[in-house]
Amino acid sequence: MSKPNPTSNLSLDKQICFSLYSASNAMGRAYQPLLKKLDLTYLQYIVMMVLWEDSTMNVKALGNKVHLDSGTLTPLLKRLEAKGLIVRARSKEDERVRIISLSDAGTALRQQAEQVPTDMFCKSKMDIEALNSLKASCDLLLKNLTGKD
Amino acid sequence: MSKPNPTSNLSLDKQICFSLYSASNAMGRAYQPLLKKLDLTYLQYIVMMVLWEDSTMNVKALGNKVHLDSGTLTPLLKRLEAKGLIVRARSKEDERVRIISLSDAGTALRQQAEQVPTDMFCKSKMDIEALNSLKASCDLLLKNLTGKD
DNA sequence: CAAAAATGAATTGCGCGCAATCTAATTGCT
DNA sequence: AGCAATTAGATTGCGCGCAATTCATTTTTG
Repeated sequence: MSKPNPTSNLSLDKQICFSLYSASNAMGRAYQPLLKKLDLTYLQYIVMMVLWEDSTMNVKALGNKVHLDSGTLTPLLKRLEAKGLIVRARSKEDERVRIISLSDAGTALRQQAEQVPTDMFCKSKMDIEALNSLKASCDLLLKNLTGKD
Repeated sequence: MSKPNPTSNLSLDKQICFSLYSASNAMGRAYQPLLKKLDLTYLQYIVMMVLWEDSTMNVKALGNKVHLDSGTLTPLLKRLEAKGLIVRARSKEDERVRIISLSDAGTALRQQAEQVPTDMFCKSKMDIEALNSLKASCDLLLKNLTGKD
């Protein structure tokens, strides 16, 4: 009897969370060759997408959008600034607030990024219905785990 | 016209991958208080689960199971060894191979972990059908992105 | 059988994620 | 006004992930 109890909760391939985790890692790896041309990491690309939608934003608002805090964002934003893609200004009204905005180079980069979602869609080899269903499940899980949307 | 083109591919909330990424991050955060009692990180818990199923395994085989390479696993296994949960031996037949096996403490820890999946299931507030469907989609995506299962 | 190729693991370096702590500025309270 | 509480962001420290490289040990091959 060297086999473990098959009815145990602790079976790796029964773990939804492990599938989620592995898929998320694989997704990040799949993005990398596409983003290499833009010299962006996946998270940097996410942040740039937020700014392409809304070109001026403080760190708090950005953090709410991407579900991350200043511990992650501050160094990342410094790197984006070092690349010349964004500007990190201070608010005049409230000196605590950092106002992040796109530089011209950051705005221009958007064009080069247009193809990335399409390429990733092809890589996934899944149809839109399945992907939308996956997205809805992830959004629900996120909401349930964090208590906010 | 300061609003960006609404039909653009580059809209954050349309990105399936971002939902996956955020859900995976949130999942890791949700595990943490449960795993703190066991003094394990999420990945350490995953590796221990693999070993609870199959108590002796080399690094390569372990890496295939968890979809990670030695760059991630070697330092992690050293930490598990430092905690006294595993033993990192060398194969006699092939001196290159590291044979990872559970220590008594590592084996014993399994009991304390039995409740973790149940607790996470409760935290997810989702029903089993939805979670199984999410898992199936993640497994398919992983397979399609990596070319192996 | 020696040189070359392949293999398993370790190492290096960088960028996250995230908890915890810190600093500085603003707001609330009396 | 003056002090406490709150808030925004920065900092610190640790553990991943992962590409790239290195090292040592087989295995293959000319």
